[in-house]
Amino acid sequence: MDRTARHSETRYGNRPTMKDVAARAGVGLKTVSRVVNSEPGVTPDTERRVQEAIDALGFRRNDSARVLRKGRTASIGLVLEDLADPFYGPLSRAVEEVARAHGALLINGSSAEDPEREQELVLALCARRVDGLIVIPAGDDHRYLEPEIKAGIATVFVDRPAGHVDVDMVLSDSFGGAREGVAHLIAHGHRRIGFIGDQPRIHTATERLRGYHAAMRDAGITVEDGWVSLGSTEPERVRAAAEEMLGGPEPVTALFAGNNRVTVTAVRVIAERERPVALVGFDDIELADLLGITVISQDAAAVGRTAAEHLFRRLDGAEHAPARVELPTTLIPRGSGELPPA
Amino acid sequence: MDRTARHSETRYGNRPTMKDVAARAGVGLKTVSRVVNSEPGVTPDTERRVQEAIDALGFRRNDSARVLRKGRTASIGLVLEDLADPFYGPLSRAVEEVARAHGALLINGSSAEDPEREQELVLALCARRVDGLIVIPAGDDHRYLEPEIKAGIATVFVDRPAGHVDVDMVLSDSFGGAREGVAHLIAHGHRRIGFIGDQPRIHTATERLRGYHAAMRDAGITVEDGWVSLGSTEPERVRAAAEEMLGGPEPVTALFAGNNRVTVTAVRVIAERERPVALVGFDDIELADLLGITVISQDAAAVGRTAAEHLFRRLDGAEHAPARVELPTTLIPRGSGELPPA
DNA sequence: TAGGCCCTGGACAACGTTGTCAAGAGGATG
DNA sequence: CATCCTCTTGACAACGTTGTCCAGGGCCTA
Repeated sequence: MDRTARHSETRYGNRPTMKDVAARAGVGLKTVSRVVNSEPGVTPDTERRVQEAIDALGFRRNDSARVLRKGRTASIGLVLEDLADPFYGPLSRAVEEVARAHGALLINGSSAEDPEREQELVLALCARRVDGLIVIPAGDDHRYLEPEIKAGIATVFVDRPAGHVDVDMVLSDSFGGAREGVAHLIAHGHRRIGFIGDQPRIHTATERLRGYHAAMRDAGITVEDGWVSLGSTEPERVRAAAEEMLGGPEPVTALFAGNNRVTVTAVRVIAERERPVALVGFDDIELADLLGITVISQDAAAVGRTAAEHLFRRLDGAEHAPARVELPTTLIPRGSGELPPA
Repeated sequence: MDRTARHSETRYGNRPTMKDVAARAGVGLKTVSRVVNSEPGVTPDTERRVQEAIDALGFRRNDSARVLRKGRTASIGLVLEDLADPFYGPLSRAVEEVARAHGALLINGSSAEDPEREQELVLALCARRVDGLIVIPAGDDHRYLEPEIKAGIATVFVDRPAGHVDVDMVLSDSFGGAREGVAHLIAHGHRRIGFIGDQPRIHTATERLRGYHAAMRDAGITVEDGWVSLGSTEPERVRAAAEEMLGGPEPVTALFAGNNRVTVTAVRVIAERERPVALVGFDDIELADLLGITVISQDAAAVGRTAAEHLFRRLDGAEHAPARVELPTTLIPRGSGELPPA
């Protein structure tokens, strides 16, 4: 490296530092720091001189150095499954809004439902020393977080519970929501009801399935083989599952879709059929009102906001035992769930 | 502060450092650094001892310190309008994916279409010394970025051009797309066509309006007062605008919607009407296929990917003059745009 | 066996900021 | 006029890491 250029103000890629500003303003380093941080104890005249130097040089405080010194980064990490999913967009935005209110920035990462990638992301965020972490887990074992939590990184799990660590959680009532949705179909006369959900590895998927079974049991209905399908939410698989349930000599007369992506595909399959098929989906979808799709709605923004507020309460010093919050869901009848059996 | 506890390994909130690891492993500080960074020149035996100490202490490298020393943060910033908007989710995800491939994390922030907030966010990201910046601008004057760009923060503007600074840009062909969409309606017999768009302050809004005017002019149609409405995309305003155009003695027979949110509201308004109204919307929407909505589609993921790739090419040292890329749009006919005039 | 080389490992400074502390100026008070 | 106090200012260390440079030991060669 060219050592003679070390402190040059003009070298490309070498930003001016407080030292440069101090030299130019003819004051001490600490005085510049005081001006930059609006600390008291600086004469208006000195402040003006420093400010002029700052503007002239285009100085911008280096937060990396600040973070190193202060220990807090004023940033939080959010690890979710897929930022492109319409459920996570609003959630993420809600988290960001709360963070902003607390003067923090948000670093996002998508795990793509891959436990390894989740861990990789989370640890990268910890290495950055984010102040807090909101995680929508892909994996089911989070012991790797123990040293981080012990070291003081506040953590909140969202949408799905954490595995083998004791942390705050904010969940939706998947069980209750699914149970209500299936009971709704039963109340409209259905007895042969199919359930198409996400991979059984995912907590919400099994909770919703549990809700389905509970509603069927409540109504004294025996669930037949072939009425339940868990697996990826790829359109092809969902389509195959739906078509199988709707075909054959004794087809189901209604479908319960385990999440927004399943619902979308189910709507497409049903649209192609002549015989009407009732449908209730978990998660609301844009334009579902126009298509008359009955859904169990969960408020993604509320989930995100709640989680972020918990997180910042922790960061502000709350010390109570880890809490588990469960947010309610709402049934929104729009027609597809009120169709009688064909 | 309790100075005696300064270097304790167990103090809450005080993470072990390389120094602690070195002490425990009985090696020098730099040796730990070498192991952590997989640098050569460490005997397998020494490496094992260090690794054990790392695991035992739960050590995690402090990237803040690393960044300070190395000068690169391995993170990029993305400032967009609203993460909850279905157009920006996929865009953001695409950016993230490219960043990941380059080993960088993504910090995003929503400007909420507020120029001041945009600037605040951008400067906060610069203070963090992100390596690069992708901005979907809300404002139209970006001279505040000059010192940052001169200091070497690579910057790419997306979706809308930058004001008064010379940087890379990745845009969609708003003008051409709108022109094509309106021409499509004209080709299906419409002459009285309404345009409902976003605030004229926003570049894409005026470009699309320009496309509308061009198509009308090409067809020799004089645009009447009251056929054009620019303003916020709030449902109430859009609804009022649409109802006004569709009411009265000489209503329009077709609508062109300037973006996804306008389209959604327009679909709702039209659904309430008896007389069919043709519609073409800018931006694709989930389930638009089922509703038969004809759209001008732009590939949000491609926009994000292209921008991020440009950015990293810059970071890898590309020095050519700032480029302006314009991505094409696609007309997807689905029914609503092919309705004849009522 | 001396001389040279390579390999491993460690001491030290530096990155840019902030907290601590002390010095000096200037005014008020006895 | 001496003393004390307040207010402004700056020198210095520290945050945890990495780059530079040097030392010491082992090995090879002449």
